[in-house]
Amino acid sequence: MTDAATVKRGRPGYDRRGLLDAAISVFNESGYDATSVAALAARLGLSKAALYHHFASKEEILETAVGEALDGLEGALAGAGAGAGASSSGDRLAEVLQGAVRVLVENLPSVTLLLRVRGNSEVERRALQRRRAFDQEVAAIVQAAQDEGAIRADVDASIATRLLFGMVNSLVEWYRPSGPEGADALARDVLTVALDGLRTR
Amino acid sequence: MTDAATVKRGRPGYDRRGLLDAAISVFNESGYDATSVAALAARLGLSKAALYHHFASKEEILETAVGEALDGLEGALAGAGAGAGASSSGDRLAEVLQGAVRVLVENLPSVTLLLRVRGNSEVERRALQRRRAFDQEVAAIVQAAQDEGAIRADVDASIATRLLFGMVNSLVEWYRPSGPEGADALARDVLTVALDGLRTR
DNA sequence: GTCTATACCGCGATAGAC
DNA sequence: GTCTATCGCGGTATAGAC
Repeated sequence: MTDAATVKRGRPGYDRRGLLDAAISVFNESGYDATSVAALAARLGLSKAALYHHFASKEEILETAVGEALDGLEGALAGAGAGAGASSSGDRLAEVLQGAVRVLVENLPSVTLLLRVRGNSEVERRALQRRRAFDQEVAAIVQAAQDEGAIRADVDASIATRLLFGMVNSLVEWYRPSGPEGADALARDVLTVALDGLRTR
Repeated sequence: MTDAATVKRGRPGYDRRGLLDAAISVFNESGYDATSVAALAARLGLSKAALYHHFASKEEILETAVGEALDGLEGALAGAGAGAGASSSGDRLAEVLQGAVRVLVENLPSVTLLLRVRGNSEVERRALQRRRAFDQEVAAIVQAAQDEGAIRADVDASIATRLLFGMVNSLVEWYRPSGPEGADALARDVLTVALDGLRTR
């Protein structure tokens, strides 16, 4: 109900957005399960009750965060190949990889949280299901790229997809936007290693 | 104190080894933090008190498990290039990657647990430190392989190392020894993608 | 070596004042 | 919108019988 002009009205303090970002950070530092609501509130400088004023439950925070991350990844998939008309599957795959790296860098906290979800609750299982659907769509693109001859056929398409996204997803373990490597250079490195390999020729 | 001949003496029930393996499985299913000792005991079919007869604490179970995993990985690193005399760094890197895949497949449960540790306790922080030391040794090999000209130099050595092990480590998220792909074929696929890339030429 | 029973604590969540 | 106080539960770990 609040539009973009209605910001920071009333007393200082967290709004839902700021609270969410802060909570995601804390969850990523210590793990969602290991972070108690009391510890979260203490880190945010308010009481548990104040937190519960903004979110109905600890799990609602998780659900909101991983939902954002999934929206971003699915958007990258939908956007790949949409601009250049009828592009090849090989080109689409490169665009998906590049888009995934971009989304991951731009939404590093929420994607990190998403990738650590293991299915311990209904909310987590729904998130895993969306991830699986995403993976399957990418695997179909890899398969099509193999059929085109753009991608080597001596590695199974679903294994290749998993190795590719294993590499991409591992970025959350170490990449920090504040570091020396920008998002573009990072995406270039990932595409280079994934598509051309590390070996010299 | 018990030698290899002293097995299954006394009444049936778990020994430390069987208990450890079972506990690692449960931790991997639901997450270490989210797994209560009561749930663990129930899954194992004994009481909490009986569990505490074998291990002093929940954390001692974790410490034992991740210690095994680290021993394996460090062994693979020490073994790479040790057999064939003075091998090149490029060959050593391939051996390390292959050895890491082998250790990961052979000790999938404990390595999975290790890779999910986030540093929430002294035990976890020590494990992370050993992982970092391992990574640094591998990065040195990658750097040496670059200096030799065996590995492309237009990707930073530490970034290349992280991408490589991001791919290798992601195996724990999906690889199951019972599946169609054997460990050798898996190692070949990883080396193929990492060193030669997915693109056809 | 396993059991039942329990100590003690911190968990997620809520009530109600301000 | 934030607070203090509290509820009921389940957490890790222990005591002591068998």
